[in-house]
Parts: sequence; C-alpha cells; structure tokens
Amino acid sequence: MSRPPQPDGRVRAAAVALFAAKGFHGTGIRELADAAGLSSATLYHYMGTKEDLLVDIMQTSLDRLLTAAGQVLTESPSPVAAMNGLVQTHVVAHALRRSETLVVDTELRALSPERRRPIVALRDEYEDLWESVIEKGQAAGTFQVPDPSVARLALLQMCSGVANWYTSGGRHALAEVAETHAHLSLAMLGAAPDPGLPPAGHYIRLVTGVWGDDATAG
Amino acid sequence: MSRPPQPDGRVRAAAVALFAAKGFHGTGIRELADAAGLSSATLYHYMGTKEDLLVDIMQTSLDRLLTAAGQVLTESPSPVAAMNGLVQTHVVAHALRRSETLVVDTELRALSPERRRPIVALRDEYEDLWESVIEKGQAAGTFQVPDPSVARLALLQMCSGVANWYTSGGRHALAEVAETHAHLSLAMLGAAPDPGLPPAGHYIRLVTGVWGDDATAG
DNA sequence: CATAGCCTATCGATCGATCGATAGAGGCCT
DNA sequence: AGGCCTCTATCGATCGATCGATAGGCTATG
Repeated sequence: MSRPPQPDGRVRAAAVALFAAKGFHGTGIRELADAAGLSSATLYHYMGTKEDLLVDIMQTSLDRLLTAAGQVLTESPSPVAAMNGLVQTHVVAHALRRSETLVVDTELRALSPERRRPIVALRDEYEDLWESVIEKGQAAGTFQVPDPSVARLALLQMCSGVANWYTSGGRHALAEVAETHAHLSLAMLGAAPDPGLPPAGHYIRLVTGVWGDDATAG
Repeated sequence: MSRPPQPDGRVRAAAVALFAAKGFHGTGIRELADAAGLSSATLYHYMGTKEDLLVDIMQTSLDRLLTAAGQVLTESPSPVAAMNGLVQTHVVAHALRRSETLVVDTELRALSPERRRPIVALRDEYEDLWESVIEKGQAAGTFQVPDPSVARLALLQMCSGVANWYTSGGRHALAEVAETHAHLSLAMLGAAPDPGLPPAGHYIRLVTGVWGDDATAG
C-alpha cells in the first residue's frame, strides 16, 4: 500500500483520501497538489477540472462494484446464496476501500446535475440487483419481510455504513465483519441460517481481484 | 412549516436546509444570508462564526435525541421494548428532521478538533444507550447476535440511513417505515416477534413533543 | 527540435468576516 | 413635550485570504 510511483496514480490516491477525509468542497487544489507531491499547476496536466476528478473516482468505484456483484450473482444458485454474496462483497469493498466508497456515498451532492445523472444511474443499476434478489427470495418464500423495498434500503444503508467505522487495525477482523453482516442480513430477511454458504475469504479474494493491486486504497 | 418570523430562527432553518443539501463547505455566507432574507453582514448579528452555527445545530439535535432516548428507556420494561422504542424514535426523528440529522451525521469532519470533541462525546453517549440495551438483551438470552458491538454499529447505520432516502410525500408512510425498521431490527437481533409493543404513533408523538413545534424542520 | 513533465507567477472570482453608518424604538431627564 | 442617550437591527462597502484555473517558460528525454 505504498504511494504509487506514477503521478496520475498519486493524484487519484490523494484525491480519494482527501475527499473522504475533508469532503470535496473542503479540499483545496493546493492541498491536493501537496498531497500528490506536485504543484497546483502540474495537477492540471493529469486531470481535467476538480469535478472531472471526482466523477472519475465515482465512476471507477461503481464500475468495480457492479463487476463484483455480477460475478456474485453468476455463481450463486439461490436467493440466500446471492444475498450472502452481495452483502459480503459490499461489506468487504466498503472496508478495504473505505475512502473511495465514502466519496461515492457522500459527495453526489457536490456534482452538477448533468454530471450527477450518469453516476446516479450506475448506483441505481447496482441497487436494482439487490432489489431483484430480495424479490426472488420473497416470491420463493425464502425471505419474509414486511416491505421488500424498505428492506433493500435498510440493508444497503447498514452495509455501506461499514465504511464509516471500519478500521483495518481495529477491534474487528475483516472476515468477522463480513460474515456477521451476512448473518444479520439474512436474519433480517427472515431466512433460516445456512452453514453451506461460502465464507468471507471467498469474497475477499473476489474483491481484491476486481479492484486489482493498484493504489487507490484506503 | 412556514418560515419562522424571527430572524434568528430563519437563520437556523436556512442553515440546516443548506448544510444538508450542499454541505457545510458547499454553502456560502451570502447564500445563507439570501435564504434567511438578510444581508451577509446582518447574519453576524444573530450568530458567531459559521462554525459556531454548525456546532449549535449539532448540539441541539443531539440533545433532543438524548432526551427522547431517555424517555424511551424510562418507559420500557424489557430489552425488546427498549430496542423497539429506540429504533422507532430514532427512525421517526431521522425522517421528520431529515436535514438536521443529516448534518449531524455527515458534517462532523467540518469541525475543528476542539469543536468536534464535545459533539462526538454527545454522540457516543447516545450510542452507549443502544449498546447497553443490546448487552442486556444478550445477557438475558432475548437477543442472539454473533457480535454485539458490530450489531450496534450495523443497527445505527441502518436506522440513521432513513434520513438519506425518506421523503414525507413518498411511497412509504412514516408509521410504516418506523414499524418496519423496528421489526427488521428485532429480527436482526434474533428476538421473537412481540405484538404487544407500542405502535409507531406513540413514538411519533414522543418525537414531536421533544422537538417542539419550532421551525427547524426538514 | 518536439514533446512530456513540471514549475513560478498570476488571473478573476469568491470566500468568511468586519467596517462604519443609519434608522428606529424605548427609556430618562428636565 | 422636547431633547438626549442607548440599544437593536440592518445595511452597503470592503477587507485580506483563498478559491479553481490558466499562461508561459524551463528542463530533460527521445
């Protein structure tokens, strides 16, 4: 997790870290340049506007989340397996890539309406995957919830929230957090426990595979 | 919900709405003055600095949340009743006072360390109330969760998340949202359903009582 | 010598905050 | 009643600082 050698990667990494810590509007161009080890003018050699940079970060993050979710759904034979996989993948991504997922979740309001629209479309596409899994489970009688759409919203808020409190050196190990969230989610949906589901290690590998070993971590 | 007649109330209301919609750093002094119907100079007759205003908003909101939670715990005879009450009160407050709770949840990072500390202390005090209820239920065998502290974090994220998506004219009625969240929460904790718990109306009255009919709504 | 990478210097705009001034309401002394 | 003082509420103008972004030039590599 050392600082990436290429300047464009350093700019991205610095932006992700600063936007997550201080917010988009709370981060200045000179501050960003300092963190990337460049002058504020050179910054513009590697990016468009500050908003372009934010859009790019969100785009990349959501693309990867969609890719990971697609793989989960392909390999999951049942709604319970799919939900277990979606939750664990989401939680692992939000823990290992805290900063970039936080930026996606909190800085949508910083985008102009035109730039926001395609990002929101990606987010909706991702959330629709969750919705359809809940509906399939509900239709099959595996899940019993009073209101599937409220359940979807509650579930996603709970899992995304991991990015707000998880720390890699903290009290809770990653696998424990992921599996606990999967357990809580399935309990919430009224599903019976299933010991045959893949453990956290499987989804940790999936997430690190999709995200690659590049350097926008945090 | 009309615009409060007193200028200081208008400043507060405008700040809550703007900070929630565009963020603290995304809201300018002149913009705030326009929304309150004052000049930017007159603004400073009713507040200290912009940061003072933010601190004041957070302080008030957390005080009320603590007051409401205290009342819930006083009147609840069991961990299940207490958790039902905490969840419903929290959800109702986050739905009826979306903007101010969003500001509390997302703008902590905008505060300087010295100003942040007492606010975080209030938040921790509130979260400890939840923690102890979960632990009591766990000790009594009413709740069964793999990890009480992860459960507390997951629960709070889920319930606070209501402020991110609830709209008063939307698809979901307030009472339905509150009761659904209580149901999901108790299912998450492994508690058996209990039809004898107070319905949402009780907690809606509690919240509107604590918040009063003043005009910082939204 | 062309290009990529990077700089200093600078732009106009806007930031949060303060200035001195004014209008009006209410009290108080004579 | 009239004159005077104080306090609140408000303003336009402006402060120094910082904002995001650009212009133009230097250096090194191919």
